[in-house]
Amino acid sequence: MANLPILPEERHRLIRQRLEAQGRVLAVDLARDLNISEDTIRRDLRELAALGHCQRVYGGALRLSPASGDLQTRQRQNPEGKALVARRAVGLVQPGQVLFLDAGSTNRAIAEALPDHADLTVITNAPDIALALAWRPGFTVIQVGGLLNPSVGGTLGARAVREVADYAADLCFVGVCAVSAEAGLRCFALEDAEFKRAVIAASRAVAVAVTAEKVGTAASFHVADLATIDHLIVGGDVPDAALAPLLDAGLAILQAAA
Amino acid sequence: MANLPILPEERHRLIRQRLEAQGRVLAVDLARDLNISEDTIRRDLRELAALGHCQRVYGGALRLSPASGDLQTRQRQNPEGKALVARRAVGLVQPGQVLFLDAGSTNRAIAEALPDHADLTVITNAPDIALALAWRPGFTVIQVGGLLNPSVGGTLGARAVREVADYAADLCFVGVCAVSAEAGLRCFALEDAEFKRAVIAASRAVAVAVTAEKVGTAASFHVADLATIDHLIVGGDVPDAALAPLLDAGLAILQAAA
DNA sequence: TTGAGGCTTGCACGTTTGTGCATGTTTGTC
DNA sequence: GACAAACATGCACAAACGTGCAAGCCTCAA
Repeated sequence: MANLPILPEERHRLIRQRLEAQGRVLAVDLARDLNISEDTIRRDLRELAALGHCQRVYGGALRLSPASGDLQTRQRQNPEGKALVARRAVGLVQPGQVLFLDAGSTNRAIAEALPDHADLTVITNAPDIALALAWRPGFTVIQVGGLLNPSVGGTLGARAVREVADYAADLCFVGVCAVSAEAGLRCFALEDAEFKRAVIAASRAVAVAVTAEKVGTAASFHVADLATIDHLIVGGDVPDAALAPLLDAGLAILQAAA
Repeated sequence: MANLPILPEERHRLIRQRLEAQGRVLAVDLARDLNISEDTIRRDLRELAALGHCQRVYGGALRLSPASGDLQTRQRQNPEGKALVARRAVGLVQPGQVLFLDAGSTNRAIAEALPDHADLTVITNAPDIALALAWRPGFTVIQVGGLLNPSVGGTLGARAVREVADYAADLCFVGVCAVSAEAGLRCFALEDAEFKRAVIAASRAVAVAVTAEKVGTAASFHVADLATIDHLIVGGDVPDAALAPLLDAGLAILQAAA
């Protein structure tokens, strides 16, 4: 299968795809997978870096972070943890499904972990998630319109809520700022909470993915009770003590590998 | 079976078919399969690329737009020229106005050139423009929802058109792929043209900003006549000969510094 | 019928581009 | 400080390329 000729330009696109999807590429891997010498790969990476498409590093290349304020800083916090949770979360996704992806850095990680060529339709209120998926093979992307909230990184408000009601998803991933057995799902802004409720109402199944630091904490605004959730995905580094009350509440929990 | 003559037009259609089906074509393969010299194939591919039907690459050609890389690529092309045009264009903007910014790399440059703290409301169908402005001081950003078109880099289609009709802008910047006195404003995709028309209809004034390479050229789909435009901003490097027919058409033209 | 003019095509030529290998250097790690 | 991996660079070769030119074909008018 290997020996069909691959055009240089195709190779560049493929490398950029992989960069976008995985955040990084290794020269050795690319050389092996594309059946081409490492020299050529290195030349490619140098070129792509010169064009501003990636950051060249020793051993391969990294995706450059998209510039967007607040969200960007959150994106930088604990990316490995988010990637682990994300990998566990995408296990819930079936080919051909319609998904809803709420704004947020963990959901961004989930978007990146979604498989190509799975004929997925992704509805999202987050422009960065929409952009990240738009060009990937096998994705149909629907952007929810409305007023863009800079600190949340997605559209919110009456218009966005109304638009969400027009859609119906098989599964939604709702980003939350805090989860606890006592207070349920919570977030930091009223409009954000309203929007998430609309998303939940428009979805057949509800999944929530959170990293360890959010478990057992609270925030100002109530989004939904735990009973609403079908799947809770948590980081592998959540202590059993923090998990116990959630298990007691009758929740099925998927825990990412530590 | 080979020796019946194939008309050039037939050949072009066949190449485009193959491009559509497989995403790419190799010059050698086409030459062998069509029993014709590689020279002729290369000429064909050059022609098709000039008409915007494919991207010519070393070794063959690729289908356009499977990657948003396209947008990113366009972003990298002639950024200085775009910045100059953009700086001239923002001179049209008054504090407190509601602007519409269409998707496109030149409009992205305009977004970046807009002044902070000017209490501007920007409506856009392009997630990247929305993200770029969202966190900046003095901006209210409204994202137009709908199906995200990866090659255009913005939402298009019936939903987007309907949403645009809900808004009213003081001024819109419409991105076009080609401008000429004979053919008016044109672009490469039908849905894109429809959307731009909706934007124009929802705006009190219409501005079009283009870099030099687009002046005097044509593209497949008609957007609007020149008479629709209130302001045309062009690069400083447009030759007078190319500008003359537009001036003859009675258009007021703002030319960026060379 | 004939010949001029336009168009397409294939060939020959020199040029450019992509690739792998060999070389010596830099970088990261133990 | 020692070692291997990753690297940049120069070189050679083949493939792909653009261009000019001439042959073949068609149309149209004389």
